[in-house]
Amino acid sequence: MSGGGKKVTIRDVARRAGVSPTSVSLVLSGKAASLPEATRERVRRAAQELDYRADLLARSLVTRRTNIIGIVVPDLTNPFFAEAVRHIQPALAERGYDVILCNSEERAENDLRYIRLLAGRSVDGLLLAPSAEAFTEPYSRTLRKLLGELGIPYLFFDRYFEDEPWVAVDNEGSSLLAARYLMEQGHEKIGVITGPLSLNSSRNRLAGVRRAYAERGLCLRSEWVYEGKYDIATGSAGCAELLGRGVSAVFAFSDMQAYGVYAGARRAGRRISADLSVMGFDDSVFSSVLEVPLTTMRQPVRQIAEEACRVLLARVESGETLRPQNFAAQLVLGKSVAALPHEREREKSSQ
Amino acid sequence: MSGGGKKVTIRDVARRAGVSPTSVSLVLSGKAASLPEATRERVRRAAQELDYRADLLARSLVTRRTNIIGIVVPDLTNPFFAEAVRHIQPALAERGYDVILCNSEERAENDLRYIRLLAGRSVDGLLLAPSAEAFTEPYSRTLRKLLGELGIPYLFFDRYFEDEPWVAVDNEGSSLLAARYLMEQGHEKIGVITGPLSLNSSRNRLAGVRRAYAERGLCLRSEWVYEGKYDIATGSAGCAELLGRGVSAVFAFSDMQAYGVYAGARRAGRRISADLSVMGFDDSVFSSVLEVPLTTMRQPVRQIAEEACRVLLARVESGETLRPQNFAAQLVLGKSVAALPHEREREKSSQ
DNA sequence: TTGTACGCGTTATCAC
DNA sequence: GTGATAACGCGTACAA
Repeated sequence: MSGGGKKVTIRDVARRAGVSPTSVSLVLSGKAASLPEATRERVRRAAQELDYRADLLARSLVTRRTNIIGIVVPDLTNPFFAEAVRHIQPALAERGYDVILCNSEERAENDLRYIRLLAGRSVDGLLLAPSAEAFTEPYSRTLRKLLGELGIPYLFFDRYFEDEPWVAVDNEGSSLLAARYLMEQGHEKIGVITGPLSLNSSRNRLAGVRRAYAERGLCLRSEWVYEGKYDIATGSAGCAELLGRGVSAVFAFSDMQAYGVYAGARRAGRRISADLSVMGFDDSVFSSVLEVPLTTMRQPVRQIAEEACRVLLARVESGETLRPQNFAAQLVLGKSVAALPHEREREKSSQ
Repeated sequence: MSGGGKKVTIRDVARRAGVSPTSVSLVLSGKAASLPEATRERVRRAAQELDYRADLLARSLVTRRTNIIGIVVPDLTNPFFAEAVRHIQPALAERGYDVILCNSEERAENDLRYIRLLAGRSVDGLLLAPSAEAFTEPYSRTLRKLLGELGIPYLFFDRYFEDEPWVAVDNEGSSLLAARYLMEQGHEKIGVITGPLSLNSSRNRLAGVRRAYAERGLCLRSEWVYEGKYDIATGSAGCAELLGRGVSAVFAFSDMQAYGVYAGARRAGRRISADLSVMGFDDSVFSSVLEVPLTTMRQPVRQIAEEACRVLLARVESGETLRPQNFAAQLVLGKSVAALPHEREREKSSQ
């Protein structure tokens, strides 16, 4: 009936089935290879009838495994992380793991606090996308020291230290593609709104842009680079700044920032595409509903999420460190990037 | 050093401090009122030096409390829920609770599965926003039966059964305000894109619209009501349908749907505001970056989240059922609602 | 203040 | 080989 019926223990089942608790344990965990089928069946029936469910706490206390993975993300309201968590959670559930989710709100103190807290809960593994702040001193050192001491398998995703295990998109390659595309459309003055440069996701994306410039024998001017924060606000701010520096296109390192660029451009009386081309990064769902759909680099969030789970669980379950696969982002054409006039003419005349 | 140093038990501390494990337990949990300060200090120092941390599993096993709250949301990529979780998590953390988060992906089977799973983990409480499907038979009955049997304190938020404890925005009142506003702008043919009508959030919002009509002696025609799903896709679909029925405005019951309306209107060659007024519900961050900022009803997500935590924890910790406070949404003026011409004239002539 | 039993599965040991 | 018995993990509650 109701009221959380008294818990059924393994001994109740044993009594009912007329065997010892030990046998019940073995049968129910599938390790009773040696027991006669008759016994196993009796145990299973008894367990079924009593609606027995093992107390996970008790089990964990002895096995020292909780089947819980702790996740720390910097900002749940960023669609990229929401989407990532959305894929990670079922991927882990499928393999018998639950998720304790923590949102650091981009504060390194929270990263540390939550990691300690998760460790206190004896999670089996950690999936980390720390705050940008956590990649600066002294947090960075503290974080790595802490992880070393805890002895809990961990994996960074999206944001990472080069020398620690991680899974993320191929940042440099992806932004190289993006920048090349902009240049193919005739843009040679491309403003860049980066994320925090403490993140090598940002640094690597920036490197990709530089490479694209280099390929054409050009150089990215430093006044065309604006360091933002992967959010809408810095997108707007960056846009305002870059517009004054004569860029014909803006490459925002996240779609959130690109949305900010839209707002900033409007405020400045510039039309997206016609007056200012915009490239994003992520392909969040909202990009397609904008009046001028955003041209952006789609991150294969689901693959990244699933790969992260795979790699982390390999470490958790067998201690092996898989070399994670690399993921390329894919160019999604919206209408926010226009070909520059003279480029169109060049194309025409070369036909 | 590194490598997850061997765990320090309460007995280690006791040995070090030269007292009994029991005393250590008492001191560290602050219940050692009677012990001499000297002893307490010794214990604390010993604990500090050994870096003792109680094993939460062992503690939970005996106290039967885990200090974990399970949350089930239907769609993490919906900004409303992402935002809600973002506020809930720290509110609970502040009071010593962690969160296991589950995302049902709008599938009732997952709701049930996750609730069982959370119960298996002996969570102290459940915060539920079930899938729309879960409010239909046979899921609905199963869900309530399950909750009754588990005996775990629970609280519904945003989506709820009238006769169960819940916290949510004042749906009817809020949509009444929204509809009134539209009518004040001269709209008397208002298309409505609802969420699933199995949710009384949707039904109540619809009731609010009907009341607004009634206040003017009018009646909401049934062909102006389109039942959607709180997502972008049904927003577009609903828009397409409603446009053919001569509405001058569309009231979408979520901003996501409103975004879909923007896309649908564009596809149909209608301009937002000029050709079609749009009202949303939620005030998601993206609404302000749209080329035509969305006029929408802002849900006080943070208050709702914090109130939900407060009410649930009251049930968890002292078994009392607080009567939750009511939350009104607030009209946020964008530019997506235009005054109808004849209305403007009326205003002019009445001056 | 402290000894001791307890919570509940699991694992190692031991007898049939 | 088949199954029972006992100890264990670790913090807490209650009696002493």
